[in-house]
Amino acid sequence: MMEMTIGQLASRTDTSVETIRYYESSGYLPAPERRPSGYRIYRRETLNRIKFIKQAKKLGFTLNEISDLFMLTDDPDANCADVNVKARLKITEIEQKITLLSRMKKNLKILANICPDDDQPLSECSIINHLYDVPDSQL
Amino acid sequence: MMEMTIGQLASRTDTSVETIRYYESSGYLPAPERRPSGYRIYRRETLNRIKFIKQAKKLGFTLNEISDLFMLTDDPDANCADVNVKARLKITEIEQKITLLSRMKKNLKILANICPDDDQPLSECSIINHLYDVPDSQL
DNA sequence: TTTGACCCTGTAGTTAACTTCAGGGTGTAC
DNA sequence: GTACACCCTGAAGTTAACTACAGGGTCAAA
Repeated sequence: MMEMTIGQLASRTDTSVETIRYYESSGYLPAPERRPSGYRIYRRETLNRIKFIKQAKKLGFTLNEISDLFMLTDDPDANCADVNVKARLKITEIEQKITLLSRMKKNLKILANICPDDDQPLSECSIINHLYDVPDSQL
Repeated sequence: MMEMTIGQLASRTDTSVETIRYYESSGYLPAPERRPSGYRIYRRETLNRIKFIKQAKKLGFTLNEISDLFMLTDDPDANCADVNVKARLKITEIEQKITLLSRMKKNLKILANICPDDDQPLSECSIINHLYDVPDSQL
């Protein structure tokens, strides 16, 4: 399938037609080509882009931040030094997220291990506060 | 500092007094003790909890999801088997987030390495599409 | 050639997560 | 004892990110 209608794109990315039009009108997706009838035509490129947006949103990035990521490659006036700096900043940010997620995972594992897989009431587990052991460092 | 007013708690967690009251009224924080005057009194426990909420939000969890995490340890009627199952589900979810973040990081590193730290215009870098190389797997 | 699924624009409504405001009480430093 | 920073409640307003119309055009199959 080389070209897609907005409905096909929506079902293949598990979004809605309205959301795709919203992304376009808000500048998060480029305006696509149109058929003579006015119907939008999309290619695989846009499909990948929407999948990326969905994933990044689940990782806590806002649409504006995601758009900044796209601008790294989209803007023909950008220069390489600029892209280099922004990419490295984003890498640092991602590393901090990974650190926090790893810590949450570690704490949840402690919780799951302490709390045996039986019908014992939680009050006898003495695990309160294991979950949110947060050092003073902030993200 | 053993006990804190809401203002002290707000500045130590880098949130606003209004946000803390909002969390309480929406059930994301337990109702604290009060002084005879009606002033709220908080202890370190709440400070940690708010820091955890802030971090988890940056990682893409909603307040409702965060609340589910707290309920793992808060609910005295929960049983261990239940906590065990929920904790393991959350661990899987976190592992998926880490995988996606690692992939984004990898792609950004490719971008930063291909794009040298000089004034070359981006159009000569031929890096378009490196960033959003998204396999078919969904989160 | 008509029918039903799909597309268009524009506008209004919704939800989560705050933020601001109005109107008033508290606490402590001078 | 009075300023002034801080606290209280309740309600209304805001922002991001959708979501749902209304009113109308398109397209492919029967």
